Amino acid sequence: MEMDKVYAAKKVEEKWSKLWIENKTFSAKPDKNKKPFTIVIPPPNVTGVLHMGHALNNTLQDIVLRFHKMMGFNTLWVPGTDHGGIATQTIVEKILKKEGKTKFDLGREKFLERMWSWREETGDTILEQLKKLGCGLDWDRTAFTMDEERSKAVQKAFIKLFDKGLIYRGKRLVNWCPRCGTALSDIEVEYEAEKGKLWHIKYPFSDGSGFVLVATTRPETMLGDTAVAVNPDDERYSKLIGKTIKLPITNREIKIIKDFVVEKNFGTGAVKVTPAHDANDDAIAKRNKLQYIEIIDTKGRMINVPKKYEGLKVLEARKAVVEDLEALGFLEKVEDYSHSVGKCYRCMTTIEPLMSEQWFLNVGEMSKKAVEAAKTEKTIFFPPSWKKPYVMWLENLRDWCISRQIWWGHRIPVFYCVDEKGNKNSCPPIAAYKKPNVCPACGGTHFVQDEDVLDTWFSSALWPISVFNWGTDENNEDLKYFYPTSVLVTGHEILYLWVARMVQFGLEFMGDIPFWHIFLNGIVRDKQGKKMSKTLGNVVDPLDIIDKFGTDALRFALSSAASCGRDMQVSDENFLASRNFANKIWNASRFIIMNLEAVGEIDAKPNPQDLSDEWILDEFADMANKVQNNYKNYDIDKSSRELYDFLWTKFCDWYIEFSKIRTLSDDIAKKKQALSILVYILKGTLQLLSPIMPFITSEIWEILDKDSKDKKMIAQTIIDLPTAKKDEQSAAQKQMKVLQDIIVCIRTLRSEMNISPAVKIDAVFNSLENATVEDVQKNENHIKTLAKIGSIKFAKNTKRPKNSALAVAGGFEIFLPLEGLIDIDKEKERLAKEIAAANLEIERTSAKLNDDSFIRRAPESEVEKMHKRYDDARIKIKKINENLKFLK
RNA sequence: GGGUAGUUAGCUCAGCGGAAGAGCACUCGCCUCACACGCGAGCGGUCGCAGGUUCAAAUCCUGCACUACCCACCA
Repeated sequence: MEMDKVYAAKKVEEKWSKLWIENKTFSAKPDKNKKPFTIVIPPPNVTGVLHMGHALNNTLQDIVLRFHKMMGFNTLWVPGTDHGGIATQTIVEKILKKEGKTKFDLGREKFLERMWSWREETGDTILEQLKKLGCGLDWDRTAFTMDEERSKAVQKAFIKLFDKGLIYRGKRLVNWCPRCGTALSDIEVEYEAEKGKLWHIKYPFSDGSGFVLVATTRPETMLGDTAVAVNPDDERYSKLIGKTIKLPITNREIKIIKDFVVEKNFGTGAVKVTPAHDANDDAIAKRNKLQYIEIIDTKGRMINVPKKYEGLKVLEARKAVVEDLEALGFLEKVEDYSHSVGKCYRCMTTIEPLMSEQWFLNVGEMSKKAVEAAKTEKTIFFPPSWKKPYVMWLENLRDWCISRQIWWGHRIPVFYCVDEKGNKNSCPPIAAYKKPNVCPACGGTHFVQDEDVLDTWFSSALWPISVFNWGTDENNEDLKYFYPTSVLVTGHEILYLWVARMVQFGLEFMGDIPFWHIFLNGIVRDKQGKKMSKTLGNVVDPLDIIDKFGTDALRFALSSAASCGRDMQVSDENFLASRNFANKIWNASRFIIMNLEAVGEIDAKPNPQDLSDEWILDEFADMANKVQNNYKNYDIDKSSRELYDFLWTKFCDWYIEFSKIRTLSDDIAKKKQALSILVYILKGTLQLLSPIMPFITSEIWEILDKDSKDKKMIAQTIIDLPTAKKDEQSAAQKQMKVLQDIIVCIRTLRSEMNISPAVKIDAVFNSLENATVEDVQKNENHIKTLAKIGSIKFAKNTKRPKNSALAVAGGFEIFLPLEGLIDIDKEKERLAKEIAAANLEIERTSAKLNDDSFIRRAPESEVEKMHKRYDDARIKIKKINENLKFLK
């Protein structure tokens, strides 16, 4: 088998992503003999395209899934997309705008047709991209929040909640986006710091006895004021409570009232109250039974105000009101003021709080149950630090405004009884799947459906049950087997918007949590640590990265940077390093496979005969242990690093190099013996690595397995590896350390003396500790090969070779006779530096050893270690000094 | 205002009670028969600041500073 010298990612990736789909490698059915491991994908917006956030999130899910598959679980990962409510409708509205049309020009029906055709056109792009990423999704189960099955679930959930009395309709103060023309829930409002002004306005008393000063950031709302509130304990104002004020401009009369939320120290201590357009004032108004005057409509224009302001936009009205107040002498002063302003999370338009008739969901009981599930660790957070804010949010939850005045979404399944002309009768509304035939209240037969659609997050909240067809059959096998799902992998930015609601609905409708674990991944940032955004132009397209570096490189770079729950920065350098790692794996495998072909069949079981064999098997088991535990704890970054370090440093740099003594020898038996271990370690490492880098590992595995009778894709194999922790004190570990120490010391010396690797030099090893001689002598060849030594003479109290360089390592003084090769002065200099370093060590260790309390209170092993360090340094200095004397 | 996380080599980040680590960058030497997407060797850090606990602190505790994110009824 001829392998490319450089790993050709594209070729391999195309082959495997196709194979996994054609062979349905990742499809799953309930199987009572196996434990399920289930993930449902956070459904991306149908019209979306893959960005780095998706790449990270889905890579992590794929890793977790593939790992559990290889641990023997019956794994299922359900794909799907979300219709995306306002976000998607906004995109199509923008397209219409370019054509010079609005949705109203088309009308609801035609507009929805347009929406669906847009969906057909662009939908599922992202799913195709996930295939490219290598995601092991069960494609036959692909769901969409607005397909028939999911829509049934939404209707069913609504009707159940409605019949339970938890859904109600009412006119309340809501967050209104004038651009989107819809109400929003509390969490759909994003607050942004904005530089504004604080206007101080004089509110004169009706009796002409003076005025009270109020401060506001929104002077135009004074047209809707129905009170001025002060703190009950504010002595400045206590006499004024109950007094009447004559509002400037409108001359309407309002009262001064008291309310505890007013802070004495803020502003002037007197607050103008506009109940119909401010959440805070709404609360004050309810407590004090104030009148509501609506002065802003759903388009953000002034209504119910003096003629000259009517129809003005809010900001225009603000300007006009301020000018008039100033002209009338009511404006005391204007200050610059920085405060936060609510914005629509979809279009960033300033939110207008206003009174509106909406549907609300009473979430009191549901959130209590969700809090309980979190507090009792029924669902566990990874990382755990998210639990606290999550619980706090749930505990302070207000009823959820679930109706939206847009067209793209699930229409609210509520029907109103109407007369023949279409006027609503006073009969109670009916929640039903279909238009009712007869009104149970009045026997009427005419109905109209509610015009609104549901918040897109309402259907998202049902996702873990709707993908398993809860909507049509609550008792189906899939739902029973795969629910609760094993883990939800998502970003913390939708913890409240989505995760909390899935938990609430899961508990409500299934009586059980929707997932055991919540694994929250961080945000991918650019090189400067900035969030990636189109406006900043710093977006890195994962598909470009795949093109340039390969999918496995992308996946590895993301997973090694993805410390659980923390944000990460990525740049080309990360991807380059990962691509290089892929190539390293490829070439290590190529070396093994090339040699394998020369020897034919080998033993599948490793049979260690060499110190390096024992050592690498030790290290391998230790690595396998750590990697598997890290996968289980969602510490994907740790698994990545562990694998990288093992494969590159331990396996390639040390073990393969050592193994060449056998693999490159003519002794077939020796070759086979070495190869059996090389193949064993390689295969195990590939298995552990394959969740992260599925393409390259699949390809190499297939080549390694090509003569096997029982051929399987690596993704279908079970990981069954030894997982012993390594013992640093074991003979193999200790001896290996000595060998490495000696080799590195000689290499360093050569490098510093500038001796070309082509020059073989001889060495004399003079033992300082008898114990190690035999072990080292046994591994003489290892030293010779890796340190490029010609011959080694082991001696005791030997005659010092003339003019040799000296290294003290592993219990030896090592003489390298370098007559004519080295600069004596340079060697003297080098030795002087070594002495200086050793002296520092002596200083540090002796300070410890002279410390009485250290000797008395530190554990014996520590004291021993310190003694050893001290002794080693002493010997080193002694030996170097001796050698210095002999250097001419 | 409250909460959470972070502050370690030029950059990105590990380490979280017993001698400061990795990758990238940089310097030097190597096209050594798996790999120049490579090999070998180096340079580089009083681990944000100030206290405390401990024989021992980057690591635990308490303040402080700065950064990021989240939450809040900031008139």
